Amino acid sequence: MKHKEYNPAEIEPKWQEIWEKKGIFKASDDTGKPKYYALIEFPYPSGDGIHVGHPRSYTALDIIARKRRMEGYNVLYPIGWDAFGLPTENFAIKNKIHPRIVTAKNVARFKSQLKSLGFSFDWSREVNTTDPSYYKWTQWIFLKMFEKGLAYKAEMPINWCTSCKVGLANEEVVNGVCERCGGEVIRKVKSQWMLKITEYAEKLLNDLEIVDYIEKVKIQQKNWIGRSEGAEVSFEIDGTDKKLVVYTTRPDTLFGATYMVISPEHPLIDEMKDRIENWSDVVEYRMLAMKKSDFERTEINKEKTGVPLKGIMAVNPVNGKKIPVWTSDYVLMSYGTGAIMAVPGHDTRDWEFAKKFGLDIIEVVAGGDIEKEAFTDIETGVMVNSGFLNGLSVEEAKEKIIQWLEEKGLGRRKVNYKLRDWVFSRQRYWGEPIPLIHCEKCGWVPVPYDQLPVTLPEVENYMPTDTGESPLANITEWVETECPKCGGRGRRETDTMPQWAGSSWYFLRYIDPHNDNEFAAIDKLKYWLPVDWYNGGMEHTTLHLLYSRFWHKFLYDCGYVPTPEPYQKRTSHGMILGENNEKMSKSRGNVINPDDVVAEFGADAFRVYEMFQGAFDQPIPWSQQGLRGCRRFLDRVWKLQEILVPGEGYSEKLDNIMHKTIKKVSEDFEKMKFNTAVAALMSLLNEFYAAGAVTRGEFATFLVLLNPVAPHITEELWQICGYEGMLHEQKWPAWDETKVIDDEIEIAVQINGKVKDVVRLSREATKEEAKAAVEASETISKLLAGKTIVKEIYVPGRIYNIVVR
RNA sequence: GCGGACGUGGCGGAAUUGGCAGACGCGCCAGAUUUAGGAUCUGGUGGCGACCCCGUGCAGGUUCAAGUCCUGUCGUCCGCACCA
Repeated sequence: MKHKEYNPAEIEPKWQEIWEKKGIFKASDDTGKPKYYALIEFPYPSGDGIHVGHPRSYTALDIIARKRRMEGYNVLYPIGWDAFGLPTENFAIKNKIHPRIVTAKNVARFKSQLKSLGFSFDWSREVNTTDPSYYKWTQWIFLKMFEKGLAYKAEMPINWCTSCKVGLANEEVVNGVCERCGGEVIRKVKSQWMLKITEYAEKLLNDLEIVDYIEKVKIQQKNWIGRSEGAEVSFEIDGTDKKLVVYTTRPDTLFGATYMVISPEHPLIDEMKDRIENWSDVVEYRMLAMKKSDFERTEINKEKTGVPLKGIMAVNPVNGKKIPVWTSDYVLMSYGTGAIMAVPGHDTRDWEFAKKFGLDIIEVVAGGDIEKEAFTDIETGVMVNSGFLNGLSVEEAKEKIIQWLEEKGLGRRKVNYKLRDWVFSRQRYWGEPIPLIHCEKCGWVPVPYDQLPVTLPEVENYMPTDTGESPLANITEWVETECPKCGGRGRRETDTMPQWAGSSWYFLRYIDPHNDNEFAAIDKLKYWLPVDWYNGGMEHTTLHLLYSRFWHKFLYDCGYVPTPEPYQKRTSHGMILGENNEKMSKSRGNVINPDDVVAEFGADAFRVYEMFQGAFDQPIPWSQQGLRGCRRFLDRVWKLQEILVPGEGYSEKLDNIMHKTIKKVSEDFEKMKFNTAVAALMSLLNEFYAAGAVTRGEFATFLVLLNPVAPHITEELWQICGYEGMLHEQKWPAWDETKVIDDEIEIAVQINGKVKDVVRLSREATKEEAKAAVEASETISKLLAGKTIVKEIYVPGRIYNIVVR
């Protein structure tokens, strides 16, 4: 019988249309079924169209989503657009097109590209962060935070990108340059809206215990939050009533503090102006430090610099010793109290500084050689030269000194975090307007909830201003408004929100995307939350994940969402590199366009390829040959029609491998071992051809197993071969554990650990039976001639090893 | 510097609790088919002409048995980076 050729260009659009028409991937809010919420990071619709990296994540969770549906779940697998952001705005400026139009165009392109790949997204729940009906709720959440005191305005030295002319969060500065454009970043003081994420540091850290994130992600979150335990200690400034408070994780070394260092920005410098004898030196140093970019300032291996505050001495509270106070930019104003007690004997940085400037080094923990280097070991050291702490271990000394400090009122136990508050202002046009109005009488007043959203005004020019103000600042008729509280003159905030805002809660909006009265109805949230499985890139594990957890926890505390954590499970995919093993980029000329791949090989081959090529969490280089191989596999699947024979069950010969494959594929999908799952299906296919026939029952199971990876071809074959109903409605196959186990297996026979022969044995063969089988082997008996058997080891089902001398 | 991951054929990569290293795919070789190329099909494919033997970055160790465990060492990648 002659069959039609496999033609993905024909069958793929056909099935995409059928799925869409029937609405089969629409999640219902029918709470009778168990729910499953699968989530991928919604894309930023850039002008370049989708990248081959996008489908890696989307296919993976599409596999999970499709499998779950066949397992009887009500699945939510949504998609949307994280569409605010700089690249669109920059493109708009350059080409004089409104960013809204650019966005719409990019979204349309992305949408058609994603649709061509056959993902089972519920398109009816599509969201777009730039849609006023969406950002109305982004603003609403912001106002709730403002109400609770979590949003505040502060004069902050911020990271200023000299090229984008925009303030950046610490996280957007990579190696001292702008994450987006690579431009130089300097420090600039601006009044900025801040979000108090630090208030949630403890919860964000502790609740990592109750979620199922891959370990790597948890570790990165923990490091970013950076919790440390220690103490705050007050030092008196000699001859004044002023105190200098420091934070230290090593209060045990207090006797070894020989000088103090304060950050150049520390307010004490100005307070002590009259007493500082070398004021001009200090001012000069401070100016120099402020001019430095963060990059220069934090560059490692840099010679330490600093100047003493002459005339200022601090008093060590444990022994009354007077010690000098210096200022140096290795002490950061933004961490702890902006001041440290320097213990050069036991801190590497302090040691370097002391060596350079000839300051005293005292050993207070014995065990190292402080002439050569700081001794920082806290496990083995014993306290010396430390009065009442002498002889204690570091751990004991910490406890004792903290108690002593607290009793004397000189200090207290303190926990600190590296996590900083979130700079939430951007001086840009293409973002959510911050919905606040400044009134001279009333201060900052929120725009009333019933007036949300505060929409972006139409403007002629959305170029950033040279002063660094948002382009919105130039639109007088928009800026000038009434104070909602007193009716007097008010001015709108002209800063907009960062791109992270809209993505901090989008997974909630998917649950109830068309709700005009609330961001999502609580009963729906109760049904769908938490997200069961969230997959995304490692590049978002610190920022986006932390921010969205923070927003979610805030909403939880307010009673608006039912779970303390948004995502139950988080996994990450590896990057897809260019064929030359480098990151894909236009400048490297190694970009693969998914459209070309679909046109030449089909979406199914593309999907199979991306799942098969390597381990899901590892980076993989692109390989056109590998892709060709996956297409060949599908061609061979297609041609199975030619050897299809009647029989609803499995043939005796293949029964065992059928059950094995069902088990392997089912389990591998869950573990995201897609490459070995596909390999198992390829092996099964080879078995079909080796057998020369495949029964209808075997083929049906094969198609179901392959369906989540290659949905179009399998659905088409299901139809062509006249199976009942549609493939996606079928049940996920079950395997029979007793049939997975082989009754008779091959056991390797080793001599001194080296395989010499193989014998066929029952899985449960006794040692005697095994021995008999082994002795029957000619190869073995030949090799054993003249040797003395020392020992024989038999592990049923595994190995038979003969040790000889 | 700190934290994490990794190192296996010509290539991408497989290998439950330590138990036949190299599944699956690519590439390559031979054959079939074809006017030819491509495509397809069949067989082969870690090294060595063959046996022996040697083989999971390198050097040791534990074990009847090590890619897997332990010690040391080299290299690559990722994250953080003066956080007191």
